[in-house]
Amino acid sequence: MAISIAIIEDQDEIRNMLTILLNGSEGFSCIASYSNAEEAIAEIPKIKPDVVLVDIHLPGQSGIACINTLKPLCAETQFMIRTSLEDTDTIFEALKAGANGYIVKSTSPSKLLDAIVEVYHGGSPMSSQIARKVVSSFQNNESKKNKTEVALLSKRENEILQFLSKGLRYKEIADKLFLSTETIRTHIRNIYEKLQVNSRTDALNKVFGSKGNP
Amino acid sequence: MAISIAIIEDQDEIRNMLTILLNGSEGFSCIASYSNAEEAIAEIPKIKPDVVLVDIHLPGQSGIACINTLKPLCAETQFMIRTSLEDTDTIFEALKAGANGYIVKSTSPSKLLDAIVEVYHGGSPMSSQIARKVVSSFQNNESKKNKTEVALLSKRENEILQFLSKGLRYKEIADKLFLSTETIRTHIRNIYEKLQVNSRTDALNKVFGSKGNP
DNA sequence: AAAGCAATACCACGATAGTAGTAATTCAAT
DNA sequence: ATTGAATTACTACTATCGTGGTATTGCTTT
Repeated sequence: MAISIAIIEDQDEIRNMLTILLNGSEGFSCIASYSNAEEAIAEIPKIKPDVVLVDIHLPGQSGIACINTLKPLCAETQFMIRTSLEDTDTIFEALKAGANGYIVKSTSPSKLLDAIVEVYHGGSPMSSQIARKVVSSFQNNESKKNKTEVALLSKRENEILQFLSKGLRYKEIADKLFLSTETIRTHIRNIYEKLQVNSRTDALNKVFGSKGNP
Repeated sequence: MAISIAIIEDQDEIRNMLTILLNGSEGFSCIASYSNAEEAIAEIPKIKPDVVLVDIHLPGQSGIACINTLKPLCAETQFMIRTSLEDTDTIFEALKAGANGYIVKSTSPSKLLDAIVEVYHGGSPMSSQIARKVVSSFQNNESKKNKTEVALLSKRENEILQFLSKGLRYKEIADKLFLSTETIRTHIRNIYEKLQVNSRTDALNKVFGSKGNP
């Protein structure tokens, strides 16, 4: 089966060129094309193409906003951003919004087809520069276990902090660790003192980054 | 200035080959090589090479553990994993640990040099398959604002939830919103009911993902 | 017009959490 | 050998939270 593709692109010429390219290539089938995000949002959830090529700059709603809306509606569909230059921040935003990969517009037709196959098969084609941005962002999230703070705490204290983060009550923590509730109290008092806070939520926000507020 | 490189690789032959390749190529300089992680951990922080090539499978400590220790000590240094096959999970772990890119061992010398230049210049060379894993993981972190749950809550309730996540007391929230503490109480009771929880921490863990526990 | 929800507000009770002071034991470091 | 931190544990008091019941107002939706 050919890979079914939809195009969102405001410039008529380019849209037509892409359509012709795709339909003229074996294994590819362009099943729809739209000149704006609104139209695409209305139609794409019904036809669920395998891959959608999205121009990042669209007249009304941007390509990013468009993906943001569409991706939750068609989880199976792969969205590939088309961008003019290597605008890392914009591409990064698009990936956050749910895009699965991107290509620069100047990419040769054969490489474009390659990239479509790649996203279709579960890859995320991107330059190593963008990759670095993504990796860094994700490394930050992983290691936001504020090492300075955590280092202050003893083994036991860290252990208890873990349970605190799960929302357990003192009694429950005590039972898990076969300790007296009063001991847990003492540990938590010490934890709070070391972290310079005075509530569970403050402690968690201090050690693991804030949740709701970046 | 040539890019200074250190190698961590347990097989003598390969280590020597790499050293020769690097020193024989213009713009590259292999300034150190180690056959195990422990030795590398002791020395690399002192010499701070531009790039370190790390074999993922090492006799004692693994390459991943090694990067985990070293990366915080030399933030400027770029770590590049060398792996035999496209073992996505392992590579993924390595990236979490702080690696900046990877290459498969079968890569041709010229491409290896290219990749080194790429990491050195702030890229993260990786296949599109790995890129996808990284992107997905990071998309999860971004959108873990459990939309199903949040949608249940009214505007006011979400607002209050934000303050809850900051660790404010009922009284403090009330003051911020110019409402009675009792009103906050009521809202929070409703929030808890909608989320099917019965404590602040549980509510936060439900809506924003759990922090300390993946 | 009635039903329903969102938003506001109060009272009262019991549970949980946070604060303060104190102390014994153990283990590591000086 | 002594100091110091970690771990354990207790008592007592206060503050904050969680829960239940109830009520008014205003806006939608039927």
